[in-house]
Amino acid sequence: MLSEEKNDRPVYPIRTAAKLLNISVHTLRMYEKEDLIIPFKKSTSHRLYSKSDIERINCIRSAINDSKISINGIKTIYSMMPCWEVLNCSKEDRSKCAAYLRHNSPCWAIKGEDTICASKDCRSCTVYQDYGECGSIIKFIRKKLTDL
Amino acid sequence: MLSEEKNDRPVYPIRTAAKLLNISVHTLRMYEKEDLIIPFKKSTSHRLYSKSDIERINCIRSAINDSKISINGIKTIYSMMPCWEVLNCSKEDRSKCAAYLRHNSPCWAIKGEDTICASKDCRSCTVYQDYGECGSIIKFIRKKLTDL
DNA sequence: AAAAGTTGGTATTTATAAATATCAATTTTT
DNA sequence: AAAAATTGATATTTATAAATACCAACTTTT
Repeated sequence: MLSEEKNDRPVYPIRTAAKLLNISVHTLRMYEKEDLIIPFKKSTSHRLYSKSDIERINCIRSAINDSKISINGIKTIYSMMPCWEVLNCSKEDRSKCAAYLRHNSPCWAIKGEDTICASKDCRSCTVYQDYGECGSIIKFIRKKLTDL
Repeated sequence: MLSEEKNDRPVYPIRTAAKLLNISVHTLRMYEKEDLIIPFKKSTSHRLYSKSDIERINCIRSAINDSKISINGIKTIYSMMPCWEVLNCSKEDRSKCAAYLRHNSPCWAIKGEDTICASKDCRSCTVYQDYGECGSIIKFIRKKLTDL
């Protein structure tokens, strides 16, 4: 609990995060613009990154550099995550939700306006937090279908 | 029925297929080497393509050129197809099957040796035939989880 | 209030995925 | 048996995704 909290605490300013990841500041902003990550934002518009953020971005880097999956490929894979199952959306909610029928962007990029997600902070949502790792999404689907 | 049979009939030699798709012969071979497609092979090693093959390859081209998903991205998305659900594999079969735990290649590229797939011709398998289209996989998963 | 860092933007560079060209050997067709 | 097409393989080119560099305006820190 406590240690997880620590991992989620936004502590690194963008320059420090970039150094930890061995990439440029601009690349971090690009990932954000592409909806791969949601850094914490202070009262002003300055970004802060947590240990979990760094891990997540390392996964993204590995997908790009080792697995040779393009950014749009990663977005499409993210878009396959059945968020509605995790959040137990009602059939009504689903029918209203743009994220339910999407197939290009992660749910946090296109969440429906009338759904239970609308007012949520996606950064602290389990769908965003626990399924950023490459491979965790298919694991979720496999388990869900097997336990069926 | 009859018309579907016609669409599946391997009739175009590689040069004709390439012309229909407006790509080079070598690109077609590359897609095959990357396990995106399984063309029909005559007694010798010559390839033949069907109308369905052409459609499938058009989908792949659209994913690459329009959606900007890399070939490895497409392979990863194919690998997320729950083939074991379509084929109703037993728990025993699943536990033996490399395709069940994969996350890089489509099932037809790594089917398990001891499974019901082992001796099958993947080209004529519903998993290969019906889920080559971009977006059909997430549709399958969504439906399966919703009907749950 | 001066120094250090961040912002968003455009323009440029780099790395490499995707596609093409070329080849001799083999197969098919006529 | 000659002509046309396909095979696999390597080497090369092209297109573009991903990353970098640079900028003036703004924010934070000391």
